[in-house]
Amino acid sequence: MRLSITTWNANSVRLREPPLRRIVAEIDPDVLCLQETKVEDGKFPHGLVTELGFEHRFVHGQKGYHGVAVFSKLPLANCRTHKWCGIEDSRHAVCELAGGIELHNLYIPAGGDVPDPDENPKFRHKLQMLDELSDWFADNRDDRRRAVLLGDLNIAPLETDVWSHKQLLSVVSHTPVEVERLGRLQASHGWVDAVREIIPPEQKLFSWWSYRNRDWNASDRGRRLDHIWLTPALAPALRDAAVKREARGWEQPSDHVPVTVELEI
DNA sequence: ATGGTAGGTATCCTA
Repeated sequence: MRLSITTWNANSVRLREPPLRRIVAEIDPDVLCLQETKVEDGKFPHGLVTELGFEHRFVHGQKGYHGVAVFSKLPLANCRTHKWCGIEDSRHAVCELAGGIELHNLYIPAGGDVPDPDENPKFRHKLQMLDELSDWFADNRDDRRRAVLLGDLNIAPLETDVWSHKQLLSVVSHTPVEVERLGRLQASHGWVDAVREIIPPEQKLFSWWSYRNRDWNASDRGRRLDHIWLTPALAPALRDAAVKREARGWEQPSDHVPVTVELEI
């Protein structure tokens, strides 16, 4: 069977009814994972999500900041959260999909402005969460595990994942120390970068454009911060991947656009 | 070198 999974940093789910409707109309994913829902669970817009055709869901939010959610047309099992760095942030939801596929929906800290863990606690937190995730996946490595790791990882690892490699080398999201730490996380379970399996690494590819740029499309100062990874046991199921660039120009846009993979399971 | 915009919460923090 065919299974499509989309990840999208919504930047406030309560303000994104128009783009959510368009994601369903134009992408129609079986599973839709959100980050930065920015709403506590008691105020989550469940009515809209039901109307959009997602009967099954798991939300893990908090007031004002962060928040992750999984919507699905297929049953979800064993949904749970993970706490990292000793902080009660809503940054990680885990669910099991049809056929025992494990889905990790992640929102890694942006990391503030100063790329120095000694000076900047937000950057320290970002690196620490990546390290703790790496240790967890290394300690629990299982070559039979069929899993998806996706979300806003807030790091653009490749030179072609940013509009200017040189100009972003000391900008948080593309510094060598973060790229190295993300590489460690990727190696911790042999994660395959599904999107770059389909779209060649030589090609520039972005999933985020700042709100601060006057004309996001013309200046095109983007970064690829949103990722979908597969374990080696699941990677052979990959059939397609796409980044919905035009969604950045829709009505009431998030600063991130949806990223989708198609699997044959 | 700087500031630009958006969102949430409550007058400033985060991205």
